[in-house]
Amino acid sequence: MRSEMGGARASFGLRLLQLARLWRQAVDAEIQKTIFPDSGWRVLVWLSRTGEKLRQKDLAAIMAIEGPSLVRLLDNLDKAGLVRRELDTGDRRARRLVLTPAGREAALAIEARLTAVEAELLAGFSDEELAACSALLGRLDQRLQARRGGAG
Amino acid sequence: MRSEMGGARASFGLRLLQLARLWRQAVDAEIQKTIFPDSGWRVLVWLSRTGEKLRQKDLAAIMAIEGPSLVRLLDNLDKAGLVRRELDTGDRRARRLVLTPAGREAALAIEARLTAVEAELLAGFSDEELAACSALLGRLDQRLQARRGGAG
DNA sequence: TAGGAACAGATACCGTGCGAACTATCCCGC
DNA sequence: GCGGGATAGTTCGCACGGTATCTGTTCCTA
Repeated sequence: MRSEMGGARASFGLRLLQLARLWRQAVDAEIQKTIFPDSGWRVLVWLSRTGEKLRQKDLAAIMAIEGPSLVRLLDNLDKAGLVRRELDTGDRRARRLVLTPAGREAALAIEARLTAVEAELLAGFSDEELAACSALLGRLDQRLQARRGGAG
Repeated sequence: MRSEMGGARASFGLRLLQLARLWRQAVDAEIQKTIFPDSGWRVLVWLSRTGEKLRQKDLAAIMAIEGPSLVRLLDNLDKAGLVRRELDTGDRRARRLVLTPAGREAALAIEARLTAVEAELLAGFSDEELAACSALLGRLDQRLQARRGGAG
């Protein structure tokens, strides 16, 4: 592999994939061992952050996962009493997702732990370089989402 | 604290996870529909890039996956006649991984397509910002790998 | 040199993501 | 109003990641 600038371009994708897996392992380990011994805590975080009665379709879109992937997560959270699927008064096909009090409490604890872990993982990086990198990733994200929906 | 910069810090992990999934979907779709209708093409790329008779343990380490995860990929590639597991003359526990001629050919085709797709996805980003971002991700990668192996 | 720890790889099983196919409901045109 | 296409959610089976455990081999040491 070349070590010039082109190298960053060539190995960017593989680096991204490995990094995401490692990041997920690290964060999951922290959250699951300290607070919430189940996956699907990401659903709680998103629901807590948006704070609205989302429909499943919208939550799936926000989380950038597919409907069926979300269903199983919600089944578990529902069984655990953390999330309820309320009926939508206007559309009997749809469900409105709401956190139960226990779910809201769990979400807050997870958010706190998540913030701590991520801060630890990102310690030593300057705000400026993180913001620049995050902006680049954000643009890439938009491009990929557009590509997924629109023409390939 | 600096709330505008803190945003990048707080959402960095979630962004990373979503982005990696989207990236993988985009690249997998391109590779699988044009060249190689199976996953595990990443194994071919790595074997082709290192070019040596790696042991499975070493390849797993390079790819940052676990041994058992690699075994299944190799089973498929072996069945497809793209990779062979040769006996190590010095250590009868170990296997040396080699690409068959068909495997080498497939790897080259995949590399070419991969380069094209990634170039397309990264078009519009400057070499400088990509290098900076990639360097940051690389440091983060090292930190996560160390964390996984060593103390939490 | 016999015995046990360490190690490479394989196997079995679980979690999480996906797409395809299905059900129930909505909406649009007639 | 009603038949057909679109939409929200579910179910099912597949792919790929992981851990725990097993087998065979090596290596170290008493």
